Amino acid sequence: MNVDERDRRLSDVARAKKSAEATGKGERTRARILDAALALFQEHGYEATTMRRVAEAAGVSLGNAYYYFESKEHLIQGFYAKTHAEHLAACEPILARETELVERLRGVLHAKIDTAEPYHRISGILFKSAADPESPLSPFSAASTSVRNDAIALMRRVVDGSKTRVPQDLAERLPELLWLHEMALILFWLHDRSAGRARTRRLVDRTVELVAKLVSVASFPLVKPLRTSTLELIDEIRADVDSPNE
Amino acid sequence: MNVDERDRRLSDVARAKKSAEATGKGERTRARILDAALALFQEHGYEATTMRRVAEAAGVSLGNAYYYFESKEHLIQGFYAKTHAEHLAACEPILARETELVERLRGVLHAKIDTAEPYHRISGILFKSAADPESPLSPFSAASTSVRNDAIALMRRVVDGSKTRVPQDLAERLPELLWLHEMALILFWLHDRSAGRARTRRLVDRTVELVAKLVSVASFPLVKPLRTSTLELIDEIRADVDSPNE
DNA sequence: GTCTATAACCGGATAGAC
DNA sequence: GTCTATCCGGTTATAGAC
Repeated sequence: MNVDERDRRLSDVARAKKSAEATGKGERTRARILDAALALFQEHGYEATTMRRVAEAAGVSLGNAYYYFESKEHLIQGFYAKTHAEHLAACEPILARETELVERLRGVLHAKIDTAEPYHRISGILFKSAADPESPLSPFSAASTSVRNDAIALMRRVVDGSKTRVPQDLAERLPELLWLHEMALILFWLHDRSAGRARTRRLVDRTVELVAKLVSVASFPLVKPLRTSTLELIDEIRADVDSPNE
Repeated sequence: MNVDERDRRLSDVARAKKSAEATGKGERTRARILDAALALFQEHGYEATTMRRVAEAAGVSLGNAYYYFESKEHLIQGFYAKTHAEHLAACEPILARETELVERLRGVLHAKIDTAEPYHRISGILFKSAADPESPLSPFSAASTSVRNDAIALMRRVVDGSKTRVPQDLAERLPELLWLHEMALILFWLHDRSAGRARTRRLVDRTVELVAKLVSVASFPLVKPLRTSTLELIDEIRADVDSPNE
């Protein structure tokens, strides 16, 4: 498979969004397979769902399923788009209502927990590849750039739309930091078996508070050197994500 | 397979350490399989190494390999023990020599990068399961408790053996924090393709410096509330790791 | 009861005909 | 774009040897 073809098949958020109303024949078949897969994953889990079963449920042959999706893992890509879209929708009223940074961030993160709940079971698989630099599914990989940027863009809205005063140099990097914070929370959430994900929610509240305090402390002239080195650190990490081969 | 049997096979660091000088017949066979596997993983990568090939290289049948190792993944457990032992050995002179917290930490982390280098390629697999709560291979899982505790114990030596003054309540939790810091660095290292892992080394230097500054800032009475909530946060996370089912 | 081997099974992935 | 037939490799069942 060449690169163009792979690009066409992967990670196209816009395409995934309108899968329901797709018109072309191929598009429809593709959507049928994806929907069948997501439903089966949710019901029986990822491992227990076989490609043969997915194909059967979608009313296509096994080989045909592989014509549309490079591998079983690639079926998962559909999730990124789906869950992010749902999260985004849930965030709109919060972002419209709240004006303080803390409350905006808190609301957005709790909304994440709410909307991700139905996918808790299979999300482990999603992040399984987080550490694998080879995997196109890793949230840190080049293949996931668009999804990652969408998530960071949401955090930028959280910051930019708030009335809370944030030093400019920090405000620029804050969205990326908050995205990292969100990734860490998701990792915690994956392991969280408490009722209603109470533990993750508590952790969200505490860390959000901490973020707020750190942001306000960062304005003190006394901690200028600390702040500077922190910001340089972020630039370092960003450089790595953007061009991992140097 | 019952639980006892699984325990016998898994995660026994002491057993793995003396595999070289094992006496029993079974032990020797076990060691032969593990050594063959690790060598093949290093040479050809994890995916490309088949269980059939491992068995062949070890001079046993396929079924026999499965008698000793529950699954292909479980062969990886050998790594945790092996790499930690090597890291520990490399740390001894550093811990004997350095007295400042910063230098001790810096040395220990650079030693990690040095000793882990031969395993860079296959380490992705190791951490692939980090996010999977089901996987016994996850460094956060109950099955990895002993390995995790070994790593935290090393960080405790870093802290306790230093002359740097650290407030007591912080000193207690610092080892766990430093272990988390190490995990994050390893995640970065996995994606690092720079020559000599220069980027990870730079990141180590910068973050270590940051840690030092944060520790010293933490002593100021002005940031007492910030420190308190941070420490409570750590207790929260610790509770989750220790008893994930409540 | 400890160890070893052979023969299957199952499911992800691919080749190639239509 | 869709199918059938097949490969390949992780895993398991099971029978026997020490």
